[in-house]
Amino acid sequence: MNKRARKLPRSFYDRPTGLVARDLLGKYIVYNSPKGRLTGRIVEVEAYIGHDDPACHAARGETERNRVMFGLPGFSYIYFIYGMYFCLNFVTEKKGFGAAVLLRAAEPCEGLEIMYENSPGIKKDGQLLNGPGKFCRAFGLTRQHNGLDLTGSVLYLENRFEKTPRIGRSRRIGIRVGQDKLWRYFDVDSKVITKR
DNA sequence: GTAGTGATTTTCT
DNA sequence: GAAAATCACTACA
Repeated sequence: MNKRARKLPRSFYDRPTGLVARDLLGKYIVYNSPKGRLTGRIVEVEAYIGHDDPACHAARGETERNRVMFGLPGFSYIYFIYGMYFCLNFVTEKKGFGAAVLLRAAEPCEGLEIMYENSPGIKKDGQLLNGPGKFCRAFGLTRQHNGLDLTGSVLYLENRFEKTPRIGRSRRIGIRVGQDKLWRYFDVDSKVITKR
């Protein structure tokens, strides 16, 4: 493992959600799955910010499903969508404030064999993690992984101190409300960004 | 190459 | 009962 790699501390997540989203680009997600170690370089995220954001699950108050978004920052929020897919988020900001960053795409780094095994039909590396639903499928993440502590040893993010990528921003994808916000951030030079 | 639509189930109204 | 932070497949240009 890279000696310079450092796990992101809870203070990283305990900041304004837009800043956290932008800073996540170029960082690495690490998941020590039952089958082996999986890692990917984050290249696309979206911010979902509580009461200001009609597209955010937390906008209409706390419910059973979005409970962890209102908890401490630095936890995982995984929800089930469209009857077949899961999406992974990182909870941000203080306890009581419902906000999170959705992980949309990453470049696969370690554990490629496991990702292919989890993703029937995928043939190219660039197609493994280029979408929130596909990312969770390749990593084998399900509702069981909702509410994990990202400062623990199972699922966490790493800073490998690479050069900050060129960052682009746009409207968010796949939502029907709140489209006026430019809260999607991505690495302009990456080839695995969600298609428009 | 783009556009349209079906799959499938949880969650909230 | 309708909508949902998606994806893959089909049709057509």
